[in-house]
This record gives sequence, structure tokens and C-alpha cells, in this order.
Amino acid sequence: MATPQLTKNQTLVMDALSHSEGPMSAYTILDKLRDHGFRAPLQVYRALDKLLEYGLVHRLESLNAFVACSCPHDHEHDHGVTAFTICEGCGQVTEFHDEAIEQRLSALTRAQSFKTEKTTIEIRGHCQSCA
Amino acid sequence: MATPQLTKNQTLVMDALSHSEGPMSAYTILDKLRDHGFRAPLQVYRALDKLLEYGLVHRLESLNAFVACSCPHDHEHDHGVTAFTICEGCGQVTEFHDEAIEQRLSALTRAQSFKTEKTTIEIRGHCQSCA
DNA sequence: GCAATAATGTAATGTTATTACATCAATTGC
DNA sequence: GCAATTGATGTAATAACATTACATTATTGC
Repeated sequence: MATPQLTKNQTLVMDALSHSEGPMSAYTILDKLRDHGFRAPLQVYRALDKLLEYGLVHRLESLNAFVACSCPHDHEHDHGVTAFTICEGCGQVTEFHDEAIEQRLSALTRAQSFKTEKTTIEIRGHCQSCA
Repeated sequence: MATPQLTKNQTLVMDALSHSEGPMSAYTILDKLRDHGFRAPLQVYRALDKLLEYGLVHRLESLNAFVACSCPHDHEHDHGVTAFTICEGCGQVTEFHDEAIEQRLSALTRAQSFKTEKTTIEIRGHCQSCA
């Protein structure tokens, strides 16, 4: 998916997430953007939907929150499975990719003829500093 | 964790989940148990907390829903990482465990000195019948 | 029995996400 | 140009999921 030019709202949400230390909930984003004219949750959710579609943002299911993708390269191509470690102490989220896990999951789903559309891997715990 | 005798509410929630085809949200469980005297969400959430703690129930983060553990054996010991395939078509959830993935994740987290407390692996897609 | 602990009941509230509907802007086809 | 379509936006209301606070009842250990 080639990323099209972002709209005004999408840019605002993307910037908010990019400049944030950690993940943000949709409502936290909303609050950050009130000064920029945001009034309702839907403005955030609509922007997030697109950003997720473009692969610029990830949703953390276990937090009901969102983070900017940390991949440095462009988002023209799919990165396969994305996994996260999430520190309960400081909230730090680290994104990583692993070919071995990807292949193993692929083999397991193929064995049950399951057609994968989206894979969620989230590891909650404590980072080195917070252990 | 040795599973203690379940209380009345825990038993009701456990039975509701065990007899269900697929995952249920806390509020769906609440509705099912109104006839048995349940009036408020907290009654469900409290029971679920214990059942999760005992390992009798799993929470599906990407659905905000709960399923009975499908492991046949007793729950005296930890089963390590639990993963799920979740069919978007029929709602069927299949639980599985894989030593290889577990070890790979363990190696990756160890490399960043991350102390894992809970691992979520959920694969959304379509099962063979619904593909 | 009595104190301590665990479980329960109830109400209120907080948080996350969606539906419905109206308006506005950009693009396309003619 | 201009109607028609499409995509983005604005706003309100509501639905869905989860927790806090506080009172009461049941169970357990002594």
C-alpha cells in the first residue's frame, strides 16, 4: 500500500503519536488535539483507522492504545508480523520483528488451514530499568 | 497455583463460558446469568478475575472477550504461552501452545533484559470452513 | 463466639468505540 | 462550467467495556 498524502486530521494525529514517549489512547490524543480544533472521538478514530491501514501506526490490543510505527524505512511494503514488549513500569513499548516466529506461526496456521489476516503479539512485563 | 473450590459466582461464570460455543464478553455473560441473580457487571468481572488467575479462563485482548481454557488436563501447573486463532467468520477460537515460539520469544526478551509477565498471541483470520 | 478474611450486592462513574446524520471539499465525467 | 460522485469532516448521541466506592454477608481460623 503506497501511503497517500495525509489529510489535516491524519497529520495531527500522526504528529501527536510521533512526539509522544509512549502509547496513547484515542481519548488522550483527542485531549492533546483540542487546541487544534478536535472536538469529538470520531475525528481521532477516523484518522487512526487510516494511519493503521497505511501501517504508520500500530494498535496495542492489550492497552487499547496506539503507537507510531518505529520502523525507520518507508511503509510501502508490509513488514509481516509485528511484536511488542510493553513495560508495565514506565510504559515503554518496543517494537520488533522476527522471521523465525513468523515462519513458525505460518506453519501452525497452515496446518489447520487457517487464513491469517492479522497477528497480534504483545508481551507485558518489565523492562531492564523497571525490573 | 492449585485451583481452590470455586465460589457460586465463579461456578456460574465458568459454566456459562464452558457451555458457550465461542468467546463471550463480560456483558454477554452478565445477560446469560441474570436469571441466576446477576445484576451488575462487577459480579462477572470479579469472577473472571479469579478464573483468569486460576488459569481456567483466557482473555482475548483483541475481542475484549473471554473463553474457557480448552486444556484437558488439570490446571495445577502453568502452560506457558497460550496462542489463539480467531475466525472472523464463525467466531471459532482455537487455543494452541508451541514450544518453539515460546523459546524464541524467551530468547528475544532475554536479549533486551525484559522480564515477561504475560504474553498475548492472537491470530485473526478465517478458519477453513469460513475462508 | 469472635475476629479476620474473602465473597457478594449495588450504585455510580469512568473509559473506549461506534452509529447516525449533516456538511464540506476534491475529483471526475461530460 | 457544472452535476455527480467520492472522500473527508463536524457534531450529537449512544453503545460497549471496565472500574471505583461503599455497604453487607459468608467463611475460616482460633
